[in-house]
Amino acid sequence: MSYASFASMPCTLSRPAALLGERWTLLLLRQIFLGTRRFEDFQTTMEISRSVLTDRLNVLLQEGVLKRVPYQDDGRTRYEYRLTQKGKDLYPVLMALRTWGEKWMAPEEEESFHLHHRDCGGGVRAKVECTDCGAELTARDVQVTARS
Amino acid sequence: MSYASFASMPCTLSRPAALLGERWTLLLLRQIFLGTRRFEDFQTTMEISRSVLTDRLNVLLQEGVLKRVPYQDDGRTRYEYRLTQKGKDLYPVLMALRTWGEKWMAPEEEESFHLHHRDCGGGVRAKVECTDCGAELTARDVQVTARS
DNA sequence: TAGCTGAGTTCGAAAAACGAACGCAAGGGA
DNA sequence: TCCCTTGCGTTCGTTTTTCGAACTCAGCTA
Repeated sequence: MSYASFASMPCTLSRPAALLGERWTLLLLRQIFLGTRRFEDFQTTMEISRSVLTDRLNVLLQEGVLKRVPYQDDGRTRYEYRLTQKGKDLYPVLMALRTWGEKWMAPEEEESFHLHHRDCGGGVRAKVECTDCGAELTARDVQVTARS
Repeated sequence: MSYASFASMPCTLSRPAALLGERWTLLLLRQIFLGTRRFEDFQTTMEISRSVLTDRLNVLLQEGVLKRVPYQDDGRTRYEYRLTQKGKDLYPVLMALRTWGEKWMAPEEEESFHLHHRDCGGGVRAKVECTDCGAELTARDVQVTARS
């Protein structure tokens, strides 16, 4: 009656934080954004236990972050896991993590992959901005107002 | 020998994802960004068990996300938990979660707090952009290249 | 001296995660 | 036909985490 309550709180930050804050979920999303789609591939590349993998995939399905899409395997129909639009919209969350990781967790030039803008070849980074004036914002630029 | 290995992988996404992907950690950071600083306050407002709270705070201390800062309480010196610069730089991660939550998890106008730019009063949102041309990017605009 | 408070620590019970084995449906080869 | 393989789970006994109530401890305060 405590962790679960954050998942149903009327707060647009606590609900996503509770969902993605379950063990393995962020790492699973990373793997999905890197292109993994099938149960067996998640299991072998991540070394996650099969029962937990089943559970996490089901939660993401229920939440509408993933969907099951049929594919052909030697003539048989099987299903793979793909991002819905809701899932794809999590991209900024992953990129924010990576932007932070690049700044604070990269002892040297170690990255297992590079990201760049297809059109111009530039780098990729997450930022927070004002929807009105477009300024880049940090925590101190933002006023928090409790709601009645 | 599996979840922990992501925390030491040479990947600037998996390391932050493993760190913040532990249960309670994202919710704890949310609470910190909302202004909570003291053990007792975390414990009562979040209803987290005291032993897990101790553990999570210690991990964030070790990682340099939080620091202990002395304060006076009835003449005695106590310590509270505050964000370091590394911790403050997690703001975009939280804002990306919230931006997503606003779009996909808000049935009606329910938010427990409002955020706005101090200077102009505008809204706040996270986005991903190209460091060269400044274009806003989605997953499909970004090329992933494995490193040798 | 006794009580209170903030900040943990301890410990037995409950829940979650682990991992190896099992199930199962469909295709392929002998 | 029978058996093997594959992909995708499910089961189940063991280990790890989490829970939560009680305990500790230091330093005020009455």
